Amino acid sequence: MRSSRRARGSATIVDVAAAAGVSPSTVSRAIRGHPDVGEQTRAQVLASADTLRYRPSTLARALASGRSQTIGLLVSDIANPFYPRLAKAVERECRKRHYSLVICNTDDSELESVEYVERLTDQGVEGFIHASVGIDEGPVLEALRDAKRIVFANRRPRSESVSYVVSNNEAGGRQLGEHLVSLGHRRIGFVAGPSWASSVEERRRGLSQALEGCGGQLLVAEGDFAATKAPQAVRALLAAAIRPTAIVGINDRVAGGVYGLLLDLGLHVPGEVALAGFDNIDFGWVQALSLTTVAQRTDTMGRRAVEILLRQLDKPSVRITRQELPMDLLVRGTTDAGQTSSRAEVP
Amino acid sequence: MRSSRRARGSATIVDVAAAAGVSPSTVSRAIRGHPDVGEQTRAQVLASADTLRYRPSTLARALASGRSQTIGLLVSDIANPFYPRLAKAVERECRKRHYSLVICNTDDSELESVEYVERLTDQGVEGFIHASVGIDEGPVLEALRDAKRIVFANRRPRSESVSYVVSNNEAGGRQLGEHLVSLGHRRIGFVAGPSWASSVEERRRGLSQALEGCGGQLLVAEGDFAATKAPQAVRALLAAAIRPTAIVGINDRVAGGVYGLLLDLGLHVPGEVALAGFDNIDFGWVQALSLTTVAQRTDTMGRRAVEILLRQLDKPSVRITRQELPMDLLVRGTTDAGQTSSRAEVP
DNA sequence: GTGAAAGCGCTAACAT
DNA sequence: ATGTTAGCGCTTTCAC
Repeated sequence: MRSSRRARGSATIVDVAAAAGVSPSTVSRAIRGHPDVGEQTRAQVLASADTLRYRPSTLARALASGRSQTIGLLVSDIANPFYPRLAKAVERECRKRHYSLVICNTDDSELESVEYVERLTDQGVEGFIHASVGIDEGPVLEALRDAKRIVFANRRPRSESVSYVVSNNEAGGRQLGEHLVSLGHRRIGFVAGPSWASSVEERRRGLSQALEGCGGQLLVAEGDFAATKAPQAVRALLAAAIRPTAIVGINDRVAGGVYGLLLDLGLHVPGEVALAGFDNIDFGWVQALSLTTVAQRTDTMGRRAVEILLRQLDKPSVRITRQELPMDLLVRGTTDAGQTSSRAEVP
Repeated sequence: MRSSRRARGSATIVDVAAAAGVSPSTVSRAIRGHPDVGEQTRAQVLASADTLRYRPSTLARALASGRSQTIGLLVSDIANPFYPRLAKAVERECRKRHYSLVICNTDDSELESVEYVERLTDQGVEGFIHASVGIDEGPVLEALRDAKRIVFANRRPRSESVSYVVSNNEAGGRQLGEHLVSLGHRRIGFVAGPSWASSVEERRRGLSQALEGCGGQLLVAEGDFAATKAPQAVRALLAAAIRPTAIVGINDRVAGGVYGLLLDLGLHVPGEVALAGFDNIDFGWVQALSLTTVAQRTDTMGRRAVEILLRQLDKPSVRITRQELPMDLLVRGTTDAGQTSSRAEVP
C-alpha cells in the first residue's frame, strides 16, 4: 500500500495526498495550518493523515524550507548544577515555540565549542545560546559568521554587537557583602573562580564595594567552578595574619567544599567562620547545610534568552538586546545561626 | 560566483564539482573517503572544497542516505548528577564514531518520553539509549516500532527483545550490606527510591541478603531519587522500636539529605548512625562528608551502550546483548570513622 | 483554493 | 575511476 520506492516505515506526504485525493502541496498547506485551504479539504486531509499515522519528516522539511526549528545551547559543564537548571528553562521555552533544543557540553574548550557550532550549523541549527563562560568569545562568533544568530546568557560579551541576558553579579555580590558586614564581618575571604569569567570579577567587585564603606577587607584566593582548588584556597585564606571571619564561595558547589574543609579544621560554621555561596542550587546538601546564597533567576534568564534569539532569527534587523537580571540574597543558617533554616522543619 | 539559485551562505557540492572540474558524485565520494576515486582527483576535489570553505549539509546527507548519524539519550533528570556523568561517557563514544548525540530530559514522564522519541524519529534520529528509569517501557518501545533501535542503560527491560547494560545492583547492595554487617550493624534503614525502578528493588534485595545470614533486619522507607522525601523517611526509620544503627540512601543525593537531618537531630555520623549511598557522585559535599558509597562504572556503561546500539543499527540481525557491570564499594568516613578520608589530605 | 513543476543539497544505483 | 540519472520528503513559486 506504500508508495515510495525505498520504504521509510512511515507514510509520506504523497501517500496522504493520494488517500485524500488532493495534491501534495495541499496536504503540506493543510498540515501547517496555511490559511489558503478549504475547510472541507483540510478536514479530509487531516483525517487521511491520521489514519495513515503520517508524521512529517523534519529533515525534509528543514531542507526544503531552510529552517530547522532547532537551536543550540552551549554550556560549560552540564555536571555543574547551575546549567541543568538553565537548560530546563531554555528547553521549556523552546517547546512552547515549537523549537527543538540541542545541548552542548563545551568543557570550556574553545576547540569543542567551535566544532559544535560548525557541526550544528551543518545540521541546520538556526542559532545558539551561549552560556559557556570559560572561553574567549572570538572563535565562536567567527564560526558563526552572523552575530544575530547568537545570544549570550550568564556571560557578558565583549563585542558590542551581541545580545545578552546576565545576572547583575556586581549587585548580587554587594548585597551579600552588605549582609555580612551588617553581621559584623570585616574580613571576608573569597574563593573566586577563574579570572577570565566576567561573573567572577563582578561578584568580587560587589563584595569589595560592600567592604569599602566600613574599612573592611576582601581576601581573594583563586579557585575554579568545581571544588577542586578549594583546599589550597581555604588554606591560603586561613593562613593570613588575621583570619577572615567569613568565607564566600564563587558558587554553592565551592562553598560546599569549603564547608567540609572547615569542619575538618574543627571550625564551627557559622560560629567561627560564616559561609555563603552563589546560585542556590537545589541539592540535598544545600538544605542540609542551610547555606546562605545569592540566587540567580535562572528561569527568567533561559526564557529571555530564547525570546531574544528567536526574535533576532525571525527579523535580523531588530536591535541588539541587553538585559540584566537582579539576584536574590537568601539568608540562611551558615551566616546567621538564629536564622530559620529549611532544617528547622524537621522535628 | 555562487551557483544555487536560492543562496545558503555556504558553497554546495555542485560548486565544488564545478571548481574541481568533476561531477558532484565524484565530489561526494572524494569527501567521504570512498575508495573508488583517483588520487589526483581526490586531491583536486579536496583542494577546491577547501578554498570554497565547503561544508557538507548533514541535513541533505541524512535525507538522501537515510542515516542521520545521530542517536538520542533519554535520561530521567539531568540535574541528578549521575546522568551528566553517563551523558558525557555516551557523548565521548559517539564522537569517536562520528555520531551526534541529543540528550532528552524526560522527567520520568511517559508522555514526554514518547514525544521525544517521536519527534526525534521525525528528525531522523537513528536510535536511542534509554536511561530514564522511572517510566513504563511499553509506550516508548511502541513509539519506536523496532526494538533494535534502542538499548537500555541503567535499567533492565522487562521485554526479552531489548538489549541492555546495567550495574549489578543486587551485588552492589550485598557488598554494602556485608560491609555494614562486618562493622557490627544488624538493623539497617534504607531510604529507598520509587518502587517501580528496578535498581531500587535490586539494591534492596542485595542489602536484605547481607542481613539474612546474621539475623539482621532491613527497615525500608520509601523515598525518591531527589532528597525531597528524605525527612519523612528518616523520621519513620528513627521512630522504629529499635533504631537502625545505619542508614543507606538509594543514592548519594538522598544520603546527603539524610546527613543533614541526622545532624539536626544531633546524631553523630558515623558514631551513632552510619551512613552510605550509591553512585559516588563527584561533588564538593561528597568529599566533605566523606560518604561511603557504591560506585557505578558509568564510563563503561555509556561506552557499551553506544557500541551495542550502533552495532544493532548497522546490522539489525545481530542478537540481543545483555550486560551486567560490577559495582565498586568505596568505604569512607561515614561508615568507618578510622577510615582515611579525602578530608585527611587537608592539614 | 488547488495543482504542477521545480528544487533544497546530497547520495546511490546504474552505466561506461 | 568517473559521469548520469533518479530520487530522499518536503516546500514553494507560479499558474489556473
